[in-house]
Amino acid sequence: MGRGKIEIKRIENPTNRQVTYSKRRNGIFKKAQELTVLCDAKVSLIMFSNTGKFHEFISPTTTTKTMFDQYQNTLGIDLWSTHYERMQEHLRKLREINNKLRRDIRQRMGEDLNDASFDELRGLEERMDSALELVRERKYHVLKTQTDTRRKKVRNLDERHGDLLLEYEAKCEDLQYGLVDNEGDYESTITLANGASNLYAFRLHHGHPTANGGGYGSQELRLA
Amino acid sequence: MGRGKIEIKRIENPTNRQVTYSKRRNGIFKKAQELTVLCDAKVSLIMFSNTGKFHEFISPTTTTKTMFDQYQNTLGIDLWSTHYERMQEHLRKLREINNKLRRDIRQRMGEDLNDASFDELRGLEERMDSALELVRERKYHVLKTQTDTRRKKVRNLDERHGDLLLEYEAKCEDLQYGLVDNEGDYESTITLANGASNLYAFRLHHGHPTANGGGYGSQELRLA
DNA sequence: AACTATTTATAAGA
DNA sequence: TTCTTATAAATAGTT
Repeated sequence: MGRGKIEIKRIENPTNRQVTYSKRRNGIFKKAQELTVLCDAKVSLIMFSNTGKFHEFISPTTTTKTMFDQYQNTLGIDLWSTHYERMQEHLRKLREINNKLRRDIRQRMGEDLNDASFDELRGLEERMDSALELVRERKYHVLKTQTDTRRKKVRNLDERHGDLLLEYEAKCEDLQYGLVDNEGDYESTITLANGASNLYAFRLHHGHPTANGGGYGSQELRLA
Repeated sequence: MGRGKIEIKRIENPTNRQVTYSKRRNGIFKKAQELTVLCDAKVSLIMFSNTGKFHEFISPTTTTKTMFDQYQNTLGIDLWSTHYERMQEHLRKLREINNKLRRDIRQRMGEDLNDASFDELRGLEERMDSALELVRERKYHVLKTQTDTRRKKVRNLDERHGDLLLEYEAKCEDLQYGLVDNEGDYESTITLANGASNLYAFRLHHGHPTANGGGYGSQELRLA
């Protein structure tokens, strides 16, 4: 149907082929549309050109998915069965493992023991006993580690506080007797002096004032 | 294209509709075939008539499944995603539960405790301890039940044997002195006599012969 | 299912 | 691409 009859074989000229594809594609889509309306049919038409371009027609009364579900029902096959079956099998196995794990846990919780024989119970008891021992060991280990760590931390803090206190007391005495050999700037001197008086306030608050007026001995610091 | 132009609307006459469906369906299939060859395209054409009859055309260079996979790739969608996603979600949850159960079990086996805090360990120890107590109780219960059952069985057997023995001994004595008041048939008398002698053989083998010749006292039967 | 008058699709050209 | 148009193909109504 055209200016000349054509043989039905691959059109070698790419442009020509593309034009023909476009025209005939529209033709088929129109026919599909007409069939849908005239005969109340459902049509799914999916096409890919040789250049990979995609076009589809689907009857307005249905969807592509519906058509495909019907297609599979009709042929009595499931194109995705392999996929599905694998998933189903996976699910089944997971459930099974799950149930075994649950039963194991329940037994280890002292439940679900009615079906267990004496020997099974004895084995379970043994296993739980040695496991309990492991947990206890671990607990004591953690406890010991924690205690050691805290002890060290406290000791370190204690020492650092002691050192700082001695240092500041030394500076305070120097300041009091005007003997400070300050090579820094004014700001830092102020800061140092403030730091010292802050420390003094702290001591007054927490410690015990000494009898010896402005002079501080290198006595031990006791935290409240 | 016909004797008269037709309006594109549903054909109400069912016969007419069916005929038109048949003719036009062939027309579309032919067009699809030609397009496939002329333009080197891939075509999937699925149709259901309003009576539910199924027909399909698929380009020989491909398969319906391939077409559908490509269709889904092209649209970047997965028509079965709902289905799949539900399964995937299910799988994911099962795996998660599974892992939690495994971890729980491992901890109850005394493994995998490195990340557990002291409090967690203490809780775990407590739970394991009380569970172990339950297992022990159950074990002792089973043991006691078994023992009781066996003891009862033995006692029953013992008693039944003693009764049987006494009974048979009485019959034997009656037979020996011709005092049996046998109202049954000959066979049963023979059987009784044989039974008695069998029992006697058994007693000779397992028990202790008495001094008193053919007469048996009502002494206790002791099993070997 | 076959026929055929007519409509429709489209090949080639613009 | 799209339009045009001569001609091939499809098909509606009929047999």
